Amino acid sequence: MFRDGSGRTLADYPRPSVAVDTALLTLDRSLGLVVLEVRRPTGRGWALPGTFLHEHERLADAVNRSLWDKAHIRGLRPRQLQVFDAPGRDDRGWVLSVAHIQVVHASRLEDRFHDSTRLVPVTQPGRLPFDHAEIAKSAVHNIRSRYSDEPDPDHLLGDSFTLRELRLAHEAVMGRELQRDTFRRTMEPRLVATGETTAGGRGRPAEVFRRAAAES
Amino acid sequence: MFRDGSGRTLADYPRPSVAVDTALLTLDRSLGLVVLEVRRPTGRGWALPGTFLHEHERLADAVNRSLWDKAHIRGLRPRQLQVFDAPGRDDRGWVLSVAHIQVVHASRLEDRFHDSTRLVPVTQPGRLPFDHAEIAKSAVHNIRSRYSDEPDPDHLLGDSFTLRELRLAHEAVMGRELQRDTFRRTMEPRLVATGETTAGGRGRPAEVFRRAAAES
DNA sequence: TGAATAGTGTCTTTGAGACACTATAGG
DNA sequence: CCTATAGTGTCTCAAAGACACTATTCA
Repeated sequence: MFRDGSGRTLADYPRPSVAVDTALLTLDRSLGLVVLEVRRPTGRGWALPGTFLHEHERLADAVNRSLWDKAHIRGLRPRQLQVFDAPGRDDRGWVLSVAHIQVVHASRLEDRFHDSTRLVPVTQPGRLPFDHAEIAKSAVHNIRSRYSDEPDPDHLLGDSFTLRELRLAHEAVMGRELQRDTFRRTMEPRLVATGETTAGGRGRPAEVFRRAAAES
Repeated sequence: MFRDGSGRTLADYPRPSVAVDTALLTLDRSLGLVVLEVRRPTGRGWALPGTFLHEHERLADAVNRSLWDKAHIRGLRPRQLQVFDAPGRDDRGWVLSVAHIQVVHASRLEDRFHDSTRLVPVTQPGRLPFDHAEIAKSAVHNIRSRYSDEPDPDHLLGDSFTLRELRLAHEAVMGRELQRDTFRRTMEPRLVATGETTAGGRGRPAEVFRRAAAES
């Protein structure tokens, strides 16, 4: 057993429980930017999906495990937001929570889980336990910051899309309308034209673009 | 004892040790932007100051405790950077580390600790154990981001200062020269003039400013 | 007076915002 | 033709960068 400078082993120190909680964001066609909530296992109401960290498990793996268990979504790459450590934040004991954000395409949410999950517009937050309201707020800030830099860093759209689709996605993320012409001039240099155009819609067909390789 | 949804108590789950590690940055008159390193208690070499979280202790309090123990600095407000959770990152066992940044005025570093501490320019990083090199790099990115927004959010300077002093601080933080005139025009609206001027130096006396109340 | 530093005028460039125009489709 | 959407020209405005000028002090 390895020892620290004081000569005691790590086992001599009390250790906190560590949880992960995740704000999973997606774009709903009608609701706009939404956050996934799941039924709380104990008691009533809804909460962000979370779980306790298992032994030697990585935080990202714990997030993936909780999202798989509670909404059957997998293969994600959550990003850390911050650690919540307020004493008394969890009445079950000494629990730290590492908040995460994960953004997914709406198609990855399976319909058959709609009894135990729901999507709530970020503009109308409900009442959430623990620090979950703060986590959701932080996640919204985070995704807005990311989308002000790049066209579609979190793949809210498919592989190809028109500038109209991209702009509508940005408007949903940002929560406000964006100017059509300025948006195009900002984004077009960061996209790759496919040479294809849309057909069948109203009005002039639109060019179809892909994400630049750097964004992939 | 409270129980979770599975009916087991929290005590049934293994828990990780949680450490805090801190990149303490300051401005050295001759070295520029520097990070504080401390002698490692076990073995040789240097590391960022850190400690294990005590029972029911807040992360910020653990940071303050480690900085008081190792460099006799206190009363600080560290900010979280990120959690490091790679398996095997610490050969003493299952240890998560919550990295922090803290920026202080150089005058708060006590000279009598210079045997067990040293200040290393961020431009010439040494070899650091664990994830400490990454923490230091993240801290530099963090302070640069903060100082691109505001005059002196971390109080690297005293209560009052000239625009020259402020610019030299920014140049040290940013690691590059800044334009004198553009810098003034950017910063002056965010400062409060005291009406005083410097005396005794070479050249025309400079106006003395204070931080705006919002920054305080 | 000359060197050194403080502070400002102003020209250029750049990018966002705003408006209006042209282009191309369906009905 | 009309309507709807795509794409572009161009004017304005604000801010940063760059250069040069004036202002005030000490030696």
